[in-house]
Amino acid sequence: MLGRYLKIGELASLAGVTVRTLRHYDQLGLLRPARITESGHRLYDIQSVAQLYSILAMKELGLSLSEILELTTAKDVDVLALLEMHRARLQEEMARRQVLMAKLLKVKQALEEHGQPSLEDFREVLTAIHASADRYLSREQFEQLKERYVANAGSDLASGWLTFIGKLRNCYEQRLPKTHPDAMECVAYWKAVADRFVGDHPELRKAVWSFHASRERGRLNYGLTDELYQYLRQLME
Amino acid sequence: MLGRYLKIGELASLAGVTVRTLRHYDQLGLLRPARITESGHRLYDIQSVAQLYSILAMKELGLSLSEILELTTAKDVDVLALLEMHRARLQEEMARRQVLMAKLLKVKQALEEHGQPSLEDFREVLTAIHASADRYLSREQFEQLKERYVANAGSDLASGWLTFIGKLRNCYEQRLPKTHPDAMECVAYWKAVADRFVGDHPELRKAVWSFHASRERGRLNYGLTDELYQYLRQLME
DNA sequence: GCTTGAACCTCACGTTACGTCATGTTGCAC
DNA sequence: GTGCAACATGACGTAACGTGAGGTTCAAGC
Repeated sequence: MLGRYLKIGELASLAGVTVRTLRHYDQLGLLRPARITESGHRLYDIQSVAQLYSILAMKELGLSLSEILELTTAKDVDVLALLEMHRARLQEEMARRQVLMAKLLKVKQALEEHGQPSLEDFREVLTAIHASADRYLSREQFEQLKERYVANAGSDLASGWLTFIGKLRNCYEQRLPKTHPDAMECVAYWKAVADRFVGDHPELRKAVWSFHASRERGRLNYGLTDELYQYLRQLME
Repeated sequence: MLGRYLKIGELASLAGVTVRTLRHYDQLGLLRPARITESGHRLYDIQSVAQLYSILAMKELGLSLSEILELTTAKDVDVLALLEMHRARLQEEMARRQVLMAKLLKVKQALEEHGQPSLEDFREVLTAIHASADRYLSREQFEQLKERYVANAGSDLASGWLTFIGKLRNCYEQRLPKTHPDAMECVAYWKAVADRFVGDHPELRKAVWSFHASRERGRLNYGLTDELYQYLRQLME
C-alpha cells in the first residue's frame, strides 16, 4: 500500500500500448507486475513504468523481445546509459532522414524536368530508404550495450543501483530501523558495492569509506543524496 | 532487349531488400517482373525500380501491403505526389524525434539529480515514444492519399501519365510509325486524357489542342518534352 | 563441350509480436 | 443487488517475410 499502484489498463493507456502487450510481456517474463492482487489482477508501480520505458526504448533500438529479455534478466538495466543510447540513436536517424530527404528532392526534380529519373537516382533513394528504415544495431553496438548492462561481468551490482536507491529512499522516508529487512537489504547491497570496489582488504575499505564521506555535497551522485547517505551510515553502525 | 533488365538478385541488392521479399511481392501481385524468361527467371526494368520505390515509400508511410495493393492496382501511382508525401512524413518524424529527445534529456537530468524521475516525466517520454514510433496515417491522410492515386474518380488516366510518357519516349526513340501498336496505345491514351478534359465537345477539343500547342517551351511539363509533343502530333495526324 | 558453383526456381512450414475472439471472474457506481 | 466496464486465461489468427528442402539454369573456367 506504499504509494499508488497502476492497474494494467491504466499503465497501458499511460504508455500508449495495449493491455494485450503488457500481458504478453508478463508472459515472457519481460515485465512482471510489481504485485498481484488476490484475485489475480496485475498491479504496476513506478519502477514498472521505468522498466517499460527500457523495453520500449530497446525495441526502438531494434532489439527483439528475446534479446531484451537476455539483457534485462542479466540484471536491472542502467537506465541512464540507455537514455544516452536512445538519444544517440534518434540523432542518427534524423541524420539519415535528412540524407533521404535530399535524395527524394533530387528524384522529384529529375521527374519534373526529364519525366523519368535515372536508375542511379532511384538506386540512391532506395539505399537511403533502406538505411533510414534500418533499425538494427551492428554487432559492435549490441556488444557495447550488453557490456554496459551486464556491468562488472555478471554481477548484479552496477545496474541494480537504481533499485537500491529507490528502496533506500523508501526506508528513509519511513525511518525504518536497521533491523528491518528492507533496511538490511540496502545495507547488504551497499556492502556488496564496496566489496566490488575494494575486495576484502580492510584497509582499502576504510579508505573507500572516507572517500565517500568526503564527496562533494549536492552534486551529481546518481540519487544518493546527503540525507540518504547519512541515513545509510546510521544503518551500518 | 530494349535497354537492360535486372535479375532478381540484382534488383534486390540494388534496393537493399531480400530476394525473398521481391518474390513475395510478385506473389501478392504487388510488383510483377517486367518480363519472365523461358526458364522462369524474373526480369525487372527501370519501371520496376520506380514501382519498388513506391512500395517501399508507402510502407514507410505505414501502409500494409494489402493497402498498397489496393492503391496501386487501382492504377499506377503518381510518384510525384508520393515523393512529396514521403518528404512531408520524414519531416514530421523528425519533429517528433526532436520532441522525444527533449523529453529524454529531461528524464536523464531528473535521474542524475534526484535519482528517480517522476511518473509524469516517464509518462511524457512514453507517449512521445509512442508518437515517434507510430507509423500510421490518420484516416484523413489515407483518404487523401487514395484521392491522389486514384485520381479522376476511378479512371486510370492521371496516374498512368508516367507510364504513358515512358512508352511515348520509347516509341519516339525507335521512330515507330503511327501504325505500330505501342504508338497507337499512346495516341489512345492521349485522346482519353483530352476527352477527360473536354468531354465530347469538338470545339472545346480544338481549344485544348491549341492550348497545348502554345504551352511554354522547356518548362515543367512532367516529361512531355517538345520533341515528344511534336512526335505525338505526328502520330495523331 | 563439360563441369561446377552461384543464382535462380517452387513448395511449404517456421517465426515474431502481438490481434482477436471466446468464456468466465471482479470491482464498483448507482 | 445489479449491471457493466475492466480484469483474467486460453487458444487460434495474422502480416511480412525467414528458412530450409529439393530441383533447374546460367556463365565462367578448364
